[in-house]
Amino acid sequence: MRNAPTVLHLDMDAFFASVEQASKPSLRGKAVVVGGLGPRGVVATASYEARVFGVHSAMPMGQARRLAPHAAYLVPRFTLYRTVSEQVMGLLRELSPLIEPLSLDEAFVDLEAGGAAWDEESARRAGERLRADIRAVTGVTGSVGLAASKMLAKIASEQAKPDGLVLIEPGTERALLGPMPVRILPGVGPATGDHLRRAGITTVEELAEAGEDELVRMLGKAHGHALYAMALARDERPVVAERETKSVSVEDTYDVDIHDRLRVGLEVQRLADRCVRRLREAGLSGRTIVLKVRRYDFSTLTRSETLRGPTDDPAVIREAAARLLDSVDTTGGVRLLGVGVSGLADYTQEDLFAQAAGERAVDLAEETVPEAPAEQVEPAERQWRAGQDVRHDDWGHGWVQGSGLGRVTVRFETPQSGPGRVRTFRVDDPALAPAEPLPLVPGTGLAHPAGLPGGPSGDAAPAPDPVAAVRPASGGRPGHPASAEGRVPVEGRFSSEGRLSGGGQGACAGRDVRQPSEEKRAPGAPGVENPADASGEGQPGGGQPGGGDQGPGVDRVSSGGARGPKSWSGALGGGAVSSP
DNA sequence: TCTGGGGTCCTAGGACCC
DNA sequence: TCTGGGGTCCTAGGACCC
Repeated sequence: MRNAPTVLHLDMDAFFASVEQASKPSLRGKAVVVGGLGPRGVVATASYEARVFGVHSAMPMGQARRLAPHAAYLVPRFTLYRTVSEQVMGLLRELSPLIEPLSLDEAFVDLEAGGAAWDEESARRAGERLRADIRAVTGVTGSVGLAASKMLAKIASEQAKPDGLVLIEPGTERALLGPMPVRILPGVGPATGDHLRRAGITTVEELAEAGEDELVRMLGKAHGHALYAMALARDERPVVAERETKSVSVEDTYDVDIHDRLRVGLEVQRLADRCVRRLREAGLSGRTIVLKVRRYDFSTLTRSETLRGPTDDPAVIREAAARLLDSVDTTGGVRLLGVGVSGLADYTQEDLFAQAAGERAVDLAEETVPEAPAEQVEPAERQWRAGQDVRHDDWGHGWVQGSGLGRVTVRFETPQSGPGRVRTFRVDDPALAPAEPLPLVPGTGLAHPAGLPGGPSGDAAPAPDPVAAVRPASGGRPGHPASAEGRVPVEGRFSSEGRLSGGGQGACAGRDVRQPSEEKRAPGAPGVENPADASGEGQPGGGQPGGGDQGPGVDRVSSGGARGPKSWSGALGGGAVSSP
């Protein structure tokens, strides 16, 4: 273990939710929950304001709504999160050539590898500068942990949340770790935590006292040794830049259980095709095909089959998946199906003819495997999903606040505008179209924006409000009383929240999911929508006075044109909408 | 309104081979 | 004609992480 705290761990604060708040001025300082809005959705990320109510990631959406009925519930916009993530990773790469991304919002950096830091002081400087750069470039905040090892750097960043920096001085590790609950150690989850607790071990100190042999006996060889080392604050794992993919898989949870065996078979074929597409995009092929089935009672089983050699042939993978399904009893219904491939090899298809044939097979597949029965396809109005970007011919850029009963409610605002106004339209209003997200910081990209750290909304100076210049549309309500509340500047959005309640224990939320496949679409289930709740109206949504024209360049980026709703349908369980 | 989606690593038993 | 021991591969399941 090195003797300087030059391993850096960056963890973005409530990443998805923070990006949404930066993107939607009316949500700043408010409880925001991002996740699947369908009947089986779960929370991906809750803003710190929402965590106050007990909402945390992985919680079923229904429970979250009960706890925080007035929060804004939004579908994830992975394309936007990926863009912001790439900006952040770019900043890390400026610090050091040796970075290890763990997810969209998290990474390790070896500061010594790039000469960015060599001791405590230089490490702290690098960390603080990084935080400032991230805020300036992306408009959202991240927390930094610095220590002599990965494990400790990660624990430090957890302590630093939100929007902070913690450095663990070499030599102080064991004293620091000792009184902490075992659950802070990576690899100690609910099961291991329970196991240890039943053995009377609740703190890291007690873990160390138990001794290595005892831990190995209790938890098995690998886990026991690893945990003992961590309890002594020993962690020699290097920061590794690239790790190769070991498996590729896709899965869908259905809004309602599937009972029809034929339908189950069709879904498995579709999943196989999707999996092949992902495999090919990654330039891979694989030998082992895995079928995953979660039954009505949540019991989960997998069946796998290993081929003689690696393949990315859709027909082969489909057939294997179908064979595997033959061995599974699905009576009672299935709630989830998945298809995966492991035993991967780099795919080098020398035979172009065969490759072309394979692609035809995929195309064919899409035509052959029918869609779900009509009544289970999402109703037209569900194409408007809470949180998604839209553009109106007269009103400009906005986002869907809710929809239902043939109406869709839109709030017109941009990252640089003040909190915007709300209007309701018919779901089939021709003037309304899906749009691309706008950059959070003007002149996005890696160049530093002209603005100072503090990002988008900057301060309460009247930002240009594209909406204000436009005439009210029929059905809209003109003029809302402006509310000071709506203009919380980006700075301090989180700082007022204080530390994570409860020492970050159960509240150690903030875990973001990784991006699911693009084409995820949970079939079934009629979308129950909150009636387009014009409650937005009651919100402090008042437009900022004045400010007719939009800031230069702000509005351009979306010109790529509207993609069909399907292609950007979100993830995490399809779904209904609600309104903030 | 009770539980997402994409991964990683480990264990354990059986088959098979030497 | 009483059966050891080790290695590797395959399969299934589970814990954990974000």
